[in-house]
Amino acid sequence: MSLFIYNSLSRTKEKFEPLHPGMVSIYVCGPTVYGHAHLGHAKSYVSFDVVVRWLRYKEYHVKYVQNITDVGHLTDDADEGEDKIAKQARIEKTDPMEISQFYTRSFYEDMDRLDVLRANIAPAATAHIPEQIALVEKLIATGHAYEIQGNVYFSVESFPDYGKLSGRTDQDALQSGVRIEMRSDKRHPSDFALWKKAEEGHLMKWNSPWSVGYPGWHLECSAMSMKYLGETIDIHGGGMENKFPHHDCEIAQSEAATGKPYVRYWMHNNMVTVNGVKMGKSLKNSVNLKDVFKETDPRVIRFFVLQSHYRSQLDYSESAIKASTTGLEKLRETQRRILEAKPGSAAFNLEPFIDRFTNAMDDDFNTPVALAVLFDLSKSINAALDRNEGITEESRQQAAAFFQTAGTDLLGILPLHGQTIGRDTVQTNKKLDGIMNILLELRAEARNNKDFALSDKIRDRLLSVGIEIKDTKEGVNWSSKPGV
RNA sequence: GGCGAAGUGGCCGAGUGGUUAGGCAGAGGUCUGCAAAACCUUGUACAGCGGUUCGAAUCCGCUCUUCGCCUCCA
Repeated sequence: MSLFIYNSLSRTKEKFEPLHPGMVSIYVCGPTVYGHAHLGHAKSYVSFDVVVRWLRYKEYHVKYVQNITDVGHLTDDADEGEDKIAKQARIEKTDPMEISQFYTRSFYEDMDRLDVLRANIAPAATAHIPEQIALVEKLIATGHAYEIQGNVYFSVESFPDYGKLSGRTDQDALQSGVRIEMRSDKRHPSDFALWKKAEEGHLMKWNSPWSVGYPGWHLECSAMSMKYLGETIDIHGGGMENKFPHHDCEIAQSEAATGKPYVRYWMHNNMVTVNGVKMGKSLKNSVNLKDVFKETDPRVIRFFVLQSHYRSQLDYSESAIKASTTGLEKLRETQRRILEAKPGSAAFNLEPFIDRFTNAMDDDFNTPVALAVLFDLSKSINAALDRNEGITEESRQQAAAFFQTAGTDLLGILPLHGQTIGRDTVQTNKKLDGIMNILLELRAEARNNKDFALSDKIRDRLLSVGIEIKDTKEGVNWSSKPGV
C-alpha cells in the first residue's frame, strides 16, 4: 500500500514518492517566538508530528527541519511595520534576544507536553543571516532582485509563476483591490522585500552589501531549507494562512535562484476556530496552551486535534474538549484491560484492524478514521474479554502491541507500554500507592461487612480529590483522573 | 471585488455513486450491593432547487449560508 498525500500545489492527492528513495526531507514553518503557543500551534505541530512519525514507521529516513523565526516578521506592511519581536521587547521592557529566547523555551515546553517530537534541526533565522544574504546576492545576480537605497526587492515580474500556489497569478488584476497606494520605491506593487534597511533605533540589524538592515519576511525559510535539505525538498508544511504570501514568495525566490522545483509536496493544515471564528493572536481570541494544560491533559488535546483531519477546520469549545476527554478515557480503559487481562482460550484476529488503520494513515494521514479503527477494535476487544472464554495470550499480546504502536508510538495519545495507565503522574509516588492500598483494604472490609455507607464514602471522597475506584470482575482498580 | 475551502443526525466529526464511520450526549437492557466501566439494543443524517444516472447525501449546474486568504499569524 502506498502513501498518498494531498498536494496543495496540484490540489489533488498524489502518490508519495520522495526524491531520493528511502529518504524524506521535510520542512515545516515554525513559530514566530514573541508569545506563548496557542491551540493553533498545537494543531499544526501535532499534525506534522504524526506525519513524521508515520513516515518513519514506513521506514523512511526522515530529516525534519522546523525553523524558529526570531526576526523579520513585521506587524504591519513591509514598508511601515514594526518587527513583532522588537515590539514585544518594548512592551516587556527588555531586548529582542531575551524575548525570542524566552518564548522559544516556552514553545518547546508546550510541545514537549504534547509529546511533539523535536525536529532534527531547528534553525533560528538570526543564526542564518549570511545564508540569507547569499541568497539575495544570487537573486540580484540572476536579475530577479534589485536594490534601491539599501532595500532589496524581489521582482515579481521576473518570475511568471508567481502566485501559483495560492492561485493569485494575475498581479496586475490584484492591484485593483488594493486600498491605499503605499509610498514605495518598488518597481511593482507586488514585489516583496528581501532585505530591508534598518531605520533609526532598530535593534536587530546586520551588515550586508546593501545596508545595515535585516532580512525580509520570507527569506529565512528558503535559505535554511536549502541549506539543510537541499534545493528541492520533498515536503513543506505550514498553516493554510501562509499559502499567500509567504509560501508563494518562498517558491518564487527559491526557484528563481536555483532553477529547480523548490518543493515536491506542499502540505497545509487548517485553522483552529473558536465559536466558528479563526483563532489568532491579533484577534485576541487565542487559547493559550499553558492555560489549557491547567485543566486538560495534553494528550486529550492531541486526541482532540487528531479527531479531525489536518485539512479540516477544528472548532474549539469546552464541550468538545470534554467529549474528547471521555472518548480518550475509553481507549485508555481498553488498553488497561488488555494489559491486565488474564489469558483465555479464544483467538482474536487483529489483522483487519491493522489493515484499516494502515489504509487510513496512508490516505493523506486520515487520523479521524485511524482513531475510529481504534474505537472499533476497543469495542471488539472489550466484548471478547467480557465473554467467559476471554482471548488467548498470543492475541492479548498482539492487541497490546497494536495499541502501543498505533496509540502510543504513532498517534501519541496513549501512555507508554508498561506504564500504569492513568496513574502515570503518581506512579513514582510510593507513599501514595501505600495509602491507596490501605484505603482499598479498609473499603474491602467494609464491603464484606455490607457496610456500604462506609465503602461508598471512601469511594466518593477519593473521587472528589480526583481518584476513581472501579470494582471489576478482575478486582478493584483505581486511577487518577486526567485533568484533576 | 479576487483566490480558496466548506455546509452531514442533539453536538463534534470521517467517508462514499447502491453496503454500520467513529466519538460525545440521550433512551432501554445485561452485569454490579450500589456506582463506575464494559457490552447489547436504539436514532437512520447529509443546506435548498434543478440535472445526469437503473440508483446521489456522494457527479454537474444554480441559489443560499459559513469560514479562510488577499496586512503578521500555525
